[in-house]
Amino acid sequence: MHDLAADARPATLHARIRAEVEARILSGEWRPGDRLPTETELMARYGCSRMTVNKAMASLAATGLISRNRRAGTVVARPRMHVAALKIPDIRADVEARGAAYGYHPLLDELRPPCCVHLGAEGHHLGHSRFVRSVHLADGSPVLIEDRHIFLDAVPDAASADFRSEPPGPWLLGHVPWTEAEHRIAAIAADAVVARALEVDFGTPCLLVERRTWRGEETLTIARQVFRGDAFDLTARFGPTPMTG
Amino acid sequence: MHDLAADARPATLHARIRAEVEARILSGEWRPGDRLPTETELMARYGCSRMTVNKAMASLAATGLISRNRRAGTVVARPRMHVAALKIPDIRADVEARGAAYGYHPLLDELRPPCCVHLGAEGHHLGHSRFVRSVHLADGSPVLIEDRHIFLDAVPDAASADFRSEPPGPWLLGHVPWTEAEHRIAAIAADAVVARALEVDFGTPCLLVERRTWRGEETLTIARQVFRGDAFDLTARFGPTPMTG
DNA sequence: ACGAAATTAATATCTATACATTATTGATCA
DNA sequence: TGATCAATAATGTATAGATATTAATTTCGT
Repeated sequence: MHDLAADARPATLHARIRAEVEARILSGEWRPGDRLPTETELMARYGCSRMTVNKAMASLAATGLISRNRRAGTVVARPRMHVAALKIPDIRADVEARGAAYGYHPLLDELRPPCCVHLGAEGHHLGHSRFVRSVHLADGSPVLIEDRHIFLDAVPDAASADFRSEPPGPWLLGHVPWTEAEHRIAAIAADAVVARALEVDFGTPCLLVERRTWRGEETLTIARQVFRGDAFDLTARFGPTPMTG
Repeated sequence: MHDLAADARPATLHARIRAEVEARILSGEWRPGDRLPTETELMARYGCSRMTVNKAMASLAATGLISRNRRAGTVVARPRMHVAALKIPDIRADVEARGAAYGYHPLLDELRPPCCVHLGAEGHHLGHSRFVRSVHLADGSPVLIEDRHIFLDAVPDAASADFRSEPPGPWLLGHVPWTEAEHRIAAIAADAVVARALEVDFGTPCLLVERRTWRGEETLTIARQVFRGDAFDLTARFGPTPMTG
């Protein structure tokens, strides 16, 4: 349940190197921006040729987990929405791209004891969390209400982060590498709470996005976002992995 | 506008090999299932070492475009929802996963002359298309109405495909490799047409998914799908590219 | 002190070769 | 015929170099 790299350790050397480096990054031991050992160092550490190390590192770079530069060395990449697969989360950029002024207004910010978070039909038992409810505005009018749980076991830094002016979403993206995300997207009718927060009529179609993000086995965050149906739509664009080589 | 590989040909040899092989696959010259030249052949053709060829091919395999097997050789992969990035399209599997009986019922199937297809706010000028309107059912009740255009310049085989029992979506996925897709997702209120087709009240929240798929510069297909909001939601799950090595 | 030039440290690519692994093909034998 | 076993052809991994490219650092000349 908790084994980090116990998924049958890779048989080949370059795969092992890649897995071990990856594990250190995902465990948080090596954090975004940190410098990684050079190929020469790794070559000595593993007692192999540089090409083998290079293959491992190149493949990590191809997935976007690390960023490599000649002479400057290799650093842990700051997570860039994983190969830009899904464009959903950056509300601010989206609002501003339409020429509107972006606004963010936190409504609630509290620590919550371990409890059962409800997501869709299921209940999930998770640890202590910081809970932030906020509205995001375009030109002063609300377009999104967001309930976010950040689990402090997985993201201890979140306890001291300041979410009064920066929303938790971007903060997380900039600080925490993640490995998996799941989105549930649905059309719902605005209930009383949503209607009031988004200033729409009761029953208005809204877009619900529930997003859950993991790093390995650990749940990092769960967000429940309700968008004004008339004001917003999501676009996701994707293609094959870039493969910078 | 139509240049296939004119996007500044890659400087390095393995990147060039990769790009050229990729171009032949995407152009349709090498089709899913076709056998590719062996590493030895490519090595001779490009006058380079096998390792260089191997790097190019391994990277194509990592993105899922080709499939490689020892002794058996390398073949063009049949498109598998590109590294399983997005799980949206397979309605049938989704319906059946809930234990419901899946049903498909085409309403309209016609050839359309080049015209202006409206997608979102924009109009797109595209060539001859086959247009199929259909409803998809779960246990006999409609959950999705789909309008699909397939552009025959890009997918000539679609002219003769039989969509009376198989929906165009799965057919396309199984036959045509694609490189890019864009989804627009929105919450809308059911209009008269949708309300009647989906057997819901006028104004009921529905999920709209507009999907456009490309191969290189060419648009392959545009689909407009409206889901019953109460019956369906979409889930998209993704993580880093598998990287089989 | 400052800017230009040389050095150097890192990754990037490429070669030639060796051996490992695996699935197909073909040969052998009951 | 049919099962088994050996040969073979393809990819997969790894090595030890060589050279190229890039950018940070240091040195040097004014």
